[in-house]
Amino acid sequence: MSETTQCKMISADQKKNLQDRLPSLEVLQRLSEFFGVFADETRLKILFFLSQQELCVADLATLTQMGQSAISHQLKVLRLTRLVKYRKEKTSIFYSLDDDHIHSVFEVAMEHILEGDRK
Amino acid sequence: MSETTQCKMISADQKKNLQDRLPSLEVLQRLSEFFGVFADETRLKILFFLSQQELCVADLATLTQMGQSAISHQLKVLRLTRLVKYRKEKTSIFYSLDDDHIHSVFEVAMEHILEGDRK
DNA sequence: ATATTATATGAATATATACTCATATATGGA
DNA sequence: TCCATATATGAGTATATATTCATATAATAT
Repeated sequence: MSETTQCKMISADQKKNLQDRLPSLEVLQRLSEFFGVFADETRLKILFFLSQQELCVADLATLTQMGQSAISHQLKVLRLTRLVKYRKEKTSIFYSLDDDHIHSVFEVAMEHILEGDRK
Repeated sequence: MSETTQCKMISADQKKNLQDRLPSLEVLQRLSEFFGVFADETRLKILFFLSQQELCVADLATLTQMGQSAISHQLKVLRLTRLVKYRKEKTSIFYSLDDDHIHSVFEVAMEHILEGDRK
């Protein structure tokens, strides 16, 4: 981590200023964790289907063409990050989205993807 | 992947309808790839500093307190995903943001984090 | 040409994570 | 109570990825 190359393009003042404005490590950690949840195709599929309607685990497994266990594991991730909520009915558990911002998240991501195509 | 539990809460029609509306696998792949780029604290730091001003590799290494090689590797990821651009000046290479949507991406992510705190 | 500086890159390693398999838990029905 | 169904979970495995180390490349200056 100690380097042979030195910081010379910016001054010590600028350096301190930039580092002071950097979001706290806790915020950075939670941001990367949040984005990490969306960085998986299976979870994206689950989130898409739940954005259309409430669904039980077995139906999500069928729709995504994945095993029940895999879906359960991923739903746990989504629960822990407060992106989905659930309710029990008989022996089934119905999941639904628990965050209004998910749509906005997808929108800005799609904008980037579409911009890439134009270039 | 073949399961003992069956899809019974939704009809075959509903199932087909939902699966037809699912974004293409290519789009899902690019979305997860895009989010994956933000799912790393080092890259988040780099993106934050570059959102403040253009910077060379050595300065980014100093600011992030990471090795030069680590920063170069991460800059490659950011280049390949078209999030940063660069220009050469003498022996240095100056990086800067190459996407207007990055700010929006952070904003919606912060909204989620702040919502989590309220609960 | 040679040395110096800045950056990039390949290999190796350590860690994280997604899936599968087997099994546990929970709920409702016979 | 015993069984069936739906879901959750722990262990194991395979794969991806972030960092480090050593070295290569590129540009400039002497």
